[in-house]
Amino acid sequence: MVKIKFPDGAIRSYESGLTPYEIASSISSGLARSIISSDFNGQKIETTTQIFDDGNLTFYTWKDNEGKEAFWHSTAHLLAQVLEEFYDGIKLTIGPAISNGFYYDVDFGEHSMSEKDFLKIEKRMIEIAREKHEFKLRSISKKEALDFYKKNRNQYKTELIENLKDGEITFCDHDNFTDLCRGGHIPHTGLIKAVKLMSVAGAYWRADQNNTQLTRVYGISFPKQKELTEYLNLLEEAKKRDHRKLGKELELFTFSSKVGQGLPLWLPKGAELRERLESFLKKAQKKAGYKQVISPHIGNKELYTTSGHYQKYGESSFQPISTPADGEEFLLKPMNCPHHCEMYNSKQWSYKELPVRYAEFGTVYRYEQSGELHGLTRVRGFTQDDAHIFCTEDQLNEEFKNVIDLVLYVFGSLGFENFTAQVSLRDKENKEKYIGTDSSWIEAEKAIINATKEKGLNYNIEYGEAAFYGPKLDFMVKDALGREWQLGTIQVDYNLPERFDLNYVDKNNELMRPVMIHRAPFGSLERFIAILIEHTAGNFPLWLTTNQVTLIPVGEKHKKYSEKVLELLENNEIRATVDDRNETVGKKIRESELKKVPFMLIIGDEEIENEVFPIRTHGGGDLGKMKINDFIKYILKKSQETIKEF
RNA sequence: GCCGAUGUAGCUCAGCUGGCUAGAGCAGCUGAUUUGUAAUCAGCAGGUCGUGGGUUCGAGUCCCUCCAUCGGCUCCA
Repeated sequence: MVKIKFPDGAIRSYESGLTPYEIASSISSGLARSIISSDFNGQKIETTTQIFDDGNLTFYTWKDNEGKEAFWHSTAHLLAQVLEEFYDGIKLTIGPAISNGFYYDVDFGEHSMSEKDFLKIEKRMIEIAREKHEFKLRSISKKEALDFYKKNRNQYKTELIENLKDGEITFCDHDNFTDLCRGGHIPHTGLIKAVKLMSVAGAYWRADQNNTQLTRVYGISFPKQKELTEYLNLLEEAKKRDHRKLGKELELFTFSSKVGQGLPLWLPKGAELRERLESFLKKAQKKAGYKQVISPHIGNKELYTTSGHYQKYGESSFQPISTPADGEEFLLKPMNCPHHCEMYNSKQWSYKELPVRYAEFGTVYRYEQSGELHGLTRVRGFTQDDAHIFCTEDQLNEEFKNVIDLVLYVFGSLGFENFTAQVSLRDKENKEKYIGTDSSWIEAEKAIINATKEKGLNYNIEYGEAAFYGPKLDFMVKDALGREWQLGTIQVDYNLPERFDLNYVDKNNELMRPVMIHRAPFGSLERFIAILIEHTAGNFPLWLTTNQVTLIPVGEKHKKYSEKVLELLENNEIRATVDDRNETVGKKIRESELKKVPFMLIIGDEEIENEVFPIRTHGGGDLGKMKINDFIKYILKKSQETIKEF
C-alpha cells in the first residue's frame, strides 16, 4: 500500500502500482474523465504512470495551466507524426508547449513548408486524434536511444540525447510514432478535438544564429471545437486594438518608406498626446529633484569608444558621419548616457551636491535589423524619457527605491496594473559579453535585488538580459496579443563612471567615484504610447486624450451658442471642439464615436432655452442633463481621479 | 539579417483557371438639404494594380529582383 496526499490535505491509502488515472477513477468517474495530466512529488507524470511510493499527487485538468501544457505538448507529438508522414526524411528536433499552444521545430531538408499546407495537416491530425491512440512513455537506454536516431541521421536528437544521463531517457509512443520525450502527456489523442496551425517561421537550432535555421510550425489545439472558435475570435478582437491600426485611424502617427523604415512621423494629435505625457513626467521629475538637460543629436565617435558602446554596437549601427576634416567622425546619438557623463564632468562636485539627476527627453537612433521593426514598439528613431542619477554608494539604495516609486507612479497614472518586474542579470556563462569587474557587477546586482525586495515588488530573475555595462530592473507589459515588451527600466552602473573618470570630493577631501543609475519610466515614448493604445483600445484616460468633448449644434442657428459653450469649456482648460459642419446630427455623433471622444453635447433649441445639456458619453452612455458649470466640474473631477500628484 | 506570408484609389476590399477603356463602399470635391443621439441625397474626381525586369499575341493575374508591411527567429545600449 502507498499513502497518497492530495492538494486539499487529504491522505488516502492505495494499492501500490496504481496510476493517477486509476486513483482518480476511485474518487469519481467525472474526475477520471477530466484529468489530463498529473504531478507526483513535484514531478510531472503521465496519468498512466504507476505509483509505487508514498507522496503528493496533484491532478490537472484542461482548466489548469499544467493541463493545457500537457495537452498542447501532446498535440505537438501529433503534429510531428503527421509531418513525418507527409514529408519524407525530415528531422524532428523539439516540440514544446508555449503560453498559447505549441510549436515543433523541424529540419525539413529538401522539403519546404508553407501555410498552404496547413489544412491538410490539420485534417490528418484530427483523423489520427479520433483514433484515440494512447501516449505511452517508456524508459530507454542511452545507447538504444542514440541508435534509434542514428538511423535517420538526426543530429539534433542525437545532440539532445548526448546531454542526457543514461537511465533518465524516455521515449513516448503513440500510434506508430515515437519521439524522444521527458513526458507530460494527456492520456490519449482522442481528447484533441480541434487543431489550428497558426504560422510557420524560421528558428535557429538552440536559439543560436550560427546554427542551422529550422522551420518552426506554430499551432494550438482544444478539447472542444467551440473553444477554438472562441480563441480565434479573441485574436480578431485583439487585432482591433493593434496600435498600428488605431494610430492610423486616430491620426496619431504614420510611417513613410520615403522617410525610412522604423522612423515614426508624429501627426498633430499624436504629438499633442506625447507632449502631454512629457509634461506629466517632467512635473513629477521636478518634484523628485531632477534637472532637465539637453544634448545634441550627434556625438564624436570618441565619446562612444570611451563609453564602450562603439566597440559593442558600432559595426551593427548607423555608420559614422565623416566631416571634411581628416579623421573626424560623428555618430548619430544611440543613447544619452555618455553625453550626461560629460555634463557631469563639466565641473567639480562635492559630496554635498549629490545626488545629481540629469533628465532629458533624448531622441536616439539605432539601426535595428529590418526584420525586428514593429510599429512603434521597435523603431530606429525614438525618444527616451532618460535620466541619469549620479550618487554616492550610500545614496544608491534610497535613490533606486525612489526611482521605483516614480515608475510605479507613472504606470499607475496610466492604468498599467499588469506588469512584470524583471531583474535582468548577466549571463553567467558568457561574462565576456559585459564590461567591468566581477566585484562591481556583484555590487550592482545586489543593489538592484535589495531595493526591489525592500519595495515589496514581485520579480522574476532573467539571466543574460542585463545591459553590457550593468544589471537592470525592467518593467515588462504585454501588448494586445500578449507579447511582452520592456517599458520602464532602472539600471545600476559602476562602469561608465569609471570609463568617464567621474568623481566627487568626499568629506575627507578625497576623490571618490559616484555610482550611476540609468532610468526611464516610460522606456521610450514610442513604445509606451503603442502599448497604451493597445491597453486602452484608443480610449485614453481623460486627462491625456486630445479631444475631451465634441459639441454638436443641431442646426445653423445653434452654432453661435455652441461657440459660446466652447469658450466656457476652454476657459476651464477643457479640450473641446465644435463640429459645425453641414452634416446630420447622427453623422457627427457617429464620427465623434469613431474618434473615441469621451463626451458629446448636442446643442439645440431646448438646450439653449433651458441651459441644461444632456451629456452623451463615448459608447452611447447618458450622464443625464447638466448645467454647463456642473459639467465642467464633472470633467475636471474625472480627470483628476486618474492622475494624482506625485 | 534569416524563415513564411502579404502588397489593387487616402481607407476597407472585389477582380474566377492570363483576354475589351481595373470595380465597389467609405473618405475627398461640388451642389442640394439645416438636420435631435452611430452614416441625408445627387453628381464629380481619384489607381502607371509596391518597384524593376522577364515569359506571352496579350500580365493586376505566371516567373525572377528589389522595396515595404505582417507573423516568428536572432538581436535589443
